[in-house]
Amino acid sequence: METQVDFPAQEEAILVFWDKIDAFEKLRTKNRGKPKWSFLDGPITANNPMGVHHAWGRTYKDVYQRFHAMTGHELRYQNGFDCQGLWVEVEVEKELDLRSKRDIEDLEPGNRFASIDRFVQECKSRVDRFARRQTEQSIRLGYWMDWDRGDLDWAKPPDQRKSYFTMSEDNNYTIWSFLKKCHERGLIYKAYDAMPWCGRCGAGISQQEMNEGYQLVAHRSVFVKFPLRRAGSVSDRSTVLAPVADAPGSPQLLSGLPENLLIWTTTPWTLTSNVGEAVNPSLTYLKIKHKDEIYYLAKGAFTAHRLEDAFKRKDWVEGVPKLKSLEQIFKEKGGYEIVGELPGSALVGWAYDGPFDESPAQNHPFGFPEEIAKVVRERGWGPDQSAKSIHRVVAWDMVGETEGTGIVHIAPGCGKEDFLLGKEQALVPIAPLDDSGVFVAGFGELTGKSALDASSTDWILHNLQQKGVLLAVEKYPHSYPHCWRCKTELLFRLVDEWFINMKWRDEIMRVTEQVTFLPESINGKARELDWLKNMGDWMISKKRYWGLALPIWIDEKTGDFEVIGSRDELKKRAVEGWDKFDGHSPHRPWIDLVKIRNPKTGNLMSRISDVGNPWLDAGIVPYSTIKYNTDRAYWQKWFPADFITESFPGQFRNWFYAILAMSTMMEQRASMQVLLGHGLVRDEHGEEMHKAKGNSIPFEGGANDGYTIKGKDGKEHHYPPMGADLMRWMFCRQNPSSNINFGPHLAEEIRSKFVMKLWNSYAFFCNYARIDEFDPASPQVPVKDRPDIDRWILSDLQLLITKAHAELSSYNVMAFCLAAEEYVDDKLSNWYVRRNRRRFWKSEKGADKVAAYQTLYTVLLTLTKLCAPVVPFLCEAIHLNLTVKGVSQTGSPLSVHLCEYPEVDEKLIDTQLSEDMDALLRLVSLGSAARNLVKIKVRQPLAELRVQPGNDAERRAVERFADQISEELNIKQVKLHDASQGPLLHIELKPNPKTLGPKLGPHLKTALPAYDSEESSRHLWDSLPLELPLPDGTMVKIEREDFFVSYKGPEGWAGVCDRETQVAIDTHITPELAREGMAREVVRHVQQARKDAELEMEDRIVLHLRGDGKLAEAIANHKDYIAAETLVAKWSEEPLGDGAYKTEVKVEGQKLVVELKKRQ
RNA sequence: GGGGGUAUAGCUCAGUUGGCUAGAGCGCAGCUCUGAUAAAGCUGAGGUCCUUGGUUCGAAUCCAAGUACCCCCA
Repeated sequence: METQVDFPAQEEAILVFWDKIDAFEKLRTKNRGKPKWSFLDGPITANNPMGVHHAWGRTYKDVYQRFHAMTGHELRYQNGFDCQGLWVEVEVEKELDLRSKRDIEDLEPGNRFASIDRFVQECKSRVDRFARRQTEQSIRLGYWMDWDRGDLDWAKPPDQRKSYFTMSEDNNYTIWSFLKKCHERGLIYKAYDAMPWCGRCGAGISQQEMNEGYQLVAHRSVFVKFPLRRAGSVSDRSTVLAPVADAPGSPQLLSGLPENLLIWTTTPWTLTSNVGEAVNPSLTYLKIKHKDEIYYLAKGAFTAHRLEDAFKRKDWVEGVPKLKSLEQIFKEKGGYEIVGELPGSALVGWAYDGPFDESPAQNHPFGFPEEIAKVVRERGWGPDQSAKSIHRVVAWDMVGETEGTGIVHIAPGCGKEDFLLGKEQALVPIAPLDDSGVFVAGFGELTGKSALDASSTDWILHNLQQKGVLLAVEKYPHSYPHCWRCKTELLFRLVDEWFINMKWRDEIMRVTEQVTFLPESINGKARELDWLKNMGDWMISKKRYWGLALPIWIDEKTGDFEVIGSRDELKKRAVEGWDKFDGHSPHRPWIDLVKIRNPKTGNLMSRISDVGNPWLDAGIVPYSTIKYNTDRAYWQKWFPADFITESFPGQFRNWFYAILAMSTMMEQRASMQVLLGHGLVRDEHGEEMHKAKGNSIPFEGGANDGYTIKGKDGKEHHYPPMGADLMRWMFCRQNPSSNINFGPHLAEEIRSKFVMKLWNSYAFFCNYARIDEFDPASPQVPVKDRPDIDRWILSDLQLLITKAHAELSSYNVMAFCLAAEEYVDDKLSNWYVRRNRRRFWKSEKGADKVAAYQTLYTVLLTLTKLCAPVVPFLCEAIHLNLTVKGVSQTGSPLSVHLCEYPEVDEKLIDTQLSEDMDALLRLVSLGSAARNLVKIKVRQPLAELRVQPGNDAERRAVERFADQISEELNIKQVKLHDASQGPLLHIELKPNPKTLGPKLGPHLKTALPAYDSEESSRHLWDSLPLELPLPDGTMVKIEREDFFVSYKGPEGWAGVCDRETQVAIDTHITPELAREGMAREVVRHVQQARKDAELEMEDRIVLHLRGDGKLAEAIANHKDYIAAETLVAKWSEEPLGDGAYKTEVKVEGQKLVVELKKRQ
């Protein structure tokens, strides 16, 4: 058995083996009808190939499924793919080189319907392509699911495949039934609102989505003056003289000087759509004179050190200078004079001139553009006035003075809060942008320009400058929302979108209480509840193409709408288009052909053109995938899921939220009992993995091909593949609550610490079992008759079995992995195998040897079963060899994955034995420390070791395991030291001048009690701390910290101590011991020569050794020992001549010639 | 702006109910062992347990404030 294995190749072979024996189907058959364990797979986005980061969650899914299969449960094994949504559209747009919605709708030139149809088909086929690719990758990971395989499966429609697809008809129609339930409770509504909007995608962005895309960027922000109007009139700018005198609380007017409100904004384009100004009535405002004009602004804002903290903690955009205070700005621009103070309430009602009052948009009654004005008129949101005529100051207690000027510019068509405030204060909205973020007609030269274009801002700044209202421009860094898909900056745009009113959040919170959130340290439940408490209504519409067709049909003439709950219902209601739609999936554009009639008016109703939010797709799967609408008994059986798991960042407001909310609406129950979250996969240095950064690892690279990543030095390094098992173990041993720093060095560490230890122990077993033709089916040596060390490793194995059940059934695979590592590394490999090598080497085949084989065999076989869920390939390979190929037939199942998970045998647990063995390990460690102290190597035998035990376990260990200690440390005799005869070791004290110096000063050498003899130093040590009088009468306190302590054995002994335990070794080397040491060295050289001669382990040899003096004596004295160790069949006094292996080495400085050949 | 979390060796992290000289792995240095041999073991150096204050016989641990970083929300 080789210790070098190509694990990835071995894994590939195992995959073939599984196929050959139909392992997965055998497992399903075996468990059919057993207690069910219901796992619900959160759908993976089928839009790109998997990376190693997907392997974390998918490993968990496989591990817990395999564990529950081995403990006798029936499972569904259904994988899911997330298919619909903007993320797919964006990739398809890239593939087809489409830049905008216009391009999409002109894909088939001049034919919008055919264009949308083709685009949607492209999206579907992209999903199919990557679903298939991810399926192959998952199989390579060892993930056992009921996969679609081969062209036959993939040619089926999504509804008939084995994996579920959120684009399936069933999934979409089940969402319809959810939306219908919402509608029946009156929760579906359409609203105009200023929504975050991506101009590139031409779509609104929901609250959840907006959270994904915040980035720190610098915008040009402006301070602009808004001249106050003369009383009651809408005046020409040149004639402005004074504020409105008749406004309530109006201040005394200064004569003659022009007066201005000073406002600040980071989005200059919104100034075009300004309608009002807001002040906080309870703040104090300053009246400032600057260059013969008057400015109003909040007192606090005037001196505020804006973003000073952010600047200090470098939460800043590079190249952006520190911000100036307003006071500083005024100073730099020519000085100022504070001429008055007034309360904010005094400003309310004042009228002003806006900077773009000349535009048609500002002068249109009820706001702008016409379709908005119409809605405003119909719903009574505002008066029959233009924005320009309304311009006035309103009160708003949200206005602060830590940023800006304390006077907030309000554009109800360009911001969420603005819109709400506008409605409250009857300010008519102006909506300046079309769905690409371009100014519509009515904005003069800006019409046709994009709001995001720097040139638009240039034009606006230039225009403000010319109008003389621009006080200052600065670069302003802030966290600003960007499109989560295409990274374009978002705008706020007044649009109508569809929402689910979430006023039933309390119901969801009650349902959430039923769920166990893991890992505990993340406080998942609290996070989820926090989101549920604070979330807004759920925006479910998106003005796009590829997605759920929202089942909302609207009567455009009256605004009446209906929500259709199923395909059948639609079929019954359809009055037009059904025949054309029939046979298509419920997607655009075909579903749009179906019309129904408004029962109230008789008008035709059309489906709104919007598609749905993709979290609806993923949120319904606890219903759609287990046949809620088609086979309720099946659903009853599998609902709710026992377990779900996903990466937690983001999911509290996405998938976790969607399944909780939708399940609450459907059944007032949680769709899962336990939810396990895990962190993110980072690179080795903790940085996020990005293709562009060159630090990401493709799945195939990690599994099979090897991969290249950029190191800290900026250079590319190539690394060998890890294989699936190693990756799986790395993920499983990781604490799920923190991110994993994943990469080659971690892989290497885990490989040598666990995978190779297990493999080498197994290889060791195989090599000897083969030579000895060990038969696992031979009669068992009763465990009680086996040596302590066998019973110990079996006892600890039981503890590991207990741990495995406890941890895996509570979804804590990390704890199991760490325990298994400790068992395999410290106990099995570094102690049991190492200590027992001789039992396997020795030539006679007594009961002791059989016991050793049987013990190691049991341990290895049990370990393969215990670890099989985590590292399925490695365990399969070992199991296969242990049960079938290598040794003999044992009646085990063909695959380790068809075995029962090991059950603990309480009879084998011996806790005192474990304690004693732990003590033994400690004592051996101290013994070698003592050797190390005097630099006598282990090869040199010594006469005696004495131990003064620190506890009962150590005492027992010495009594019980003296032979082990003796052998391990190569010391002839091990004895207990009786502490009542005085301590084994002498204490040796040295003063610490660093602490004693300051205390004793010049008396350092004279003031201390004696500590030169063994007794005196012991006495001093025991009396510390003590008060010591100095010659001048002052008292000083001497403590143990004032001395350096070392321990010394009696003359000719070397000792060390640890806590209460002391050991000492006799360092005297007699000539006889020296010869024995030399003999041992000779053995080592002969072994090396055997290996260099490429002999087999069991080959017997003819040996000739030649050396002088003491070396010759040593060889002669220990001839039998050397012969036994190196399998000498025949000694040769003469050189062996041609055909022998010859080498010359040095032993203790003396020349030794070694010649050997295989005995024929 | 609000809420939650974290801070321990060069790096990644343990540290139970407050209790003896604060630990592990990696890395580094030295030594060793070796028919499991591209494996393995031992030893060592390395610590202001973030800071300050409090509770206590005793604080890495509990409390308060501060600082820094992370996460969630606005």
